[in-house]
Amino acid sequence: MTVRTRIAPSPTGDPHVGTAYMALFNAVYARSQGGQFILRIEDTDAARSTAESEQMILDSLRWLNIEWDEGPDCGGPHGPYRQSARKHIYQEHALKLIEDQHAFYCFCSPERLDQMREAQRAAGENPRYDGLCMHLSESELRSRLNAGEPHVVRMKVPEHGECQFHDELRGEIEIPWSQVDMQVLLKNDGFPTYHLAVVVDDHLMEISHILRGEEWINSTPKHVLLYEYFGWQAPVFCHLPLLRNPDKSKLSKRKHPTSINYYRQIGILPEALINYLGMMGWSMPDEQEIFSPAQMAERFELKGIHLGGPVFDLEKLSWLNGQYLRGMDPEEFMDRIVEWGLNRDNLRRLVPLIQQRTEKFSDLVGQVDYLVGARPVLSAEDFADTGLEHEVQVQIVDHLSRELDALRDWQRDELFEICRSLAEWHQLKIRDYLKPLFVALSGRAVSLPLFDSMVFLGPDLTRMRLREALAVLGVSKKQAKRLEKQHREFRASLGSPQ
RNA sequence: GUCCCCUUCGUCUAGAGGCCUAGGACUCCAGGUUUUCAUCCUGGCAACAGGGGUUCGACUCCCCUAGGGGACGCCA
Repeated sequence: MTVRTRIAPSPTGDPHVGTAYMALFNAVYARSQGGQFILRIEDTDAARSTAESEQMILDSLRWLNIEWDEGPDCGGPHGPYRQSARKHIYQEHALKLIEDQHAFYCFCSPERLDQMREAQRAAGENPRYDGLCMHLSESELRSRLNAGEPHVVRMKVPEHGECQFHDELRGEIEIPWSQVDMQVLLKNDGFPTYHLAVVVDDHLMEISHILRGEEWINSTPKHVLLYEYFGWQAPVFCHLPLLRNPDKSKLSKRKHPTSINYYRQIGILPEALINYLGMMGWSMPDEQEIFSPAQMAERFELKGIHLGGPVFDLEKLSWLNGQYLRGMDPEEFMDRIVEWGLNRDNLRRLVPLIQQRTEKFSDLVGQVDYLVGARPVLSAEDFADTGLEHEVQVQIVDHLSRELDALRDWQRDELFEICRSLAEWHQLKIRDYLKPLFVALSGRAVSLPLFDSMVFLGPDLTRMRLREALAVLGVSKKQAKRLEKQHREFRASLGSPQ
C-alpha cells in the first residue's frame, strides 16, 4: 500500500505553527515510507475563509521548506485541492446518504437548537440533536423543501452501543454513540461541514494515514460512521499530541505567539523552527537535537511519538536558532540577514513611516529599532511619564489586549477605531489614552505612529508586547477579575457582546 | 456537566521488566577561556504524580485515585 498523508489547513487567519507541526509529521511520515504528501485547502467556511490567508499558509509552508506532491498550487491527479471548488461532490455524496437513509433533512432553526442544547446542558446531559426532523412525513418534507425553507442535512447516528476504532498510537478507543451528535453534513449555504468534506476528500484522494491533532479524537466516530455508510475502507487514524502554551492549555494566540509570521519576523530561521517542531513529541534515536526533516525521515517511526502534549518553549527555540546562526559561514550569515529583514520589501513598508522624519541616515536605527528588532525590556518606571494612574494604565493595556485578541482584520483603520472607542469609554483624550500604549509597544513615550507600528509589527508581536507590558505593570488576581468584568462592560456598551 | 486522551527534572525528552546510583538538551547557578560581552569548555541544582497489584525483580505491565488536557457549533 502506498502511504499517502495530507495536511488540510483552513485559511481563516494567520498561518499557525500547529499547521506547520502537523505538516512536518505528515510530510516526514510519507517520505519515510516512500509515499506522497498532499496539501488540501479546507475553505468550507465561506464566512471566514480568505484568499490572503490561504496565500500566507502556502508561503509559510514553503518558507519552512515543506514540500507537497499534490496541492492547489501544483495540481495533481485527485484535484481540485480546494474544497470550495468541490462543492458539487459533497452535495452528491450527501444526497446519496439521504437516499440510503443514513442522513436526513433538518429544518430546525438555530434558536431552537440553542434552546434545546441549553436545556440538555442544564439537565447535565451531553448536548445533542434530539432528532425532531428525522421523523417528518414524506409529504411534509416535500412541501417544506418545495417552499424553499432553510435546511441542512444531518447524519444519523446509532442510538445504542459504542463506536470502537483503532488509533495507531493509542490503541483501541471506544466512544459511546450517545456522545456523538447527529452532525450537520451539509450547511444551509450548500457547503459541507468539515466532517463530510474530510471523509469524502480523504477517500477520493486516497489518503492512507490521517495524522492529525488529538482534538479530533472525539469526532472520529462520525468519520468512521461515514466511511461505513459510504462503504469505504477507513484510513489509519493517528492522533498526535497538541502543542501547548506554557500553562499546558492548547496553544492559542491569546497566550502565546502562534503565527509562523511571528517567528519569521523575529528572525527565527525556517530550518530552526522546523527542527524545533520536530523535537516536539519526537526525538532522534541517538538523541541528536540538530536535524533536518530529511534526516528525521530517515529515522522516523510513528511509534516513537510521545503522547504528552509538549509545551512550546521559546527559549529552547532561540537556543536552537543560535546554533544554526553560529554555524553559518559569514557570507551565508550576511545573505540571511538581508533575506530576513533588510530587504526591499521590508524597507518599502518602513520608508513611508520614516522618510519625512529623517535628516541623516544615522537617525534611522534609533527610529525603527523597536520595529525591526526587539523592544527594549520594560520596567514599571517607563510608564511613569504618562501622567495616568497605575490603575488606568493597566485598564488601557488590558482592554486593548483583549480587543486585539479577538480582532480578525488587522488593518490600520480597524485598530484606530478600536482605540478611539476605548478612549471614549475611558473618558480620555485619544492622545492621553495612547501614551501607555506607545510605551508598551516601543519602550518609549515617543515613537513612530502607533497604528502604523501595530500594522508593521503584526498581531502576534503586538499582542506579545501588550502582554509583557501588563506583566511589567503588575496585575493582581483580584484586579484581573475586575478587568475582565470592566472589559465585558465595554463590550456591552458597544452593543456587540461577545 | 457528559465523554475521550494524557502523566519521567521548571521545559523538551531518553528509557519497551534487571544495563537506572534514572541519561541528554534548554533554563538557572558556580568555575574556566575571552581586554568587556557573547560564544565555547568544565562542574552543579533538578524528575519516574500517589496508592494498590503482577513478578525473584518495576520508570517500564494491570487496576484505582489524583492532576493536566481535549471535545461537546450550520468553526475547522
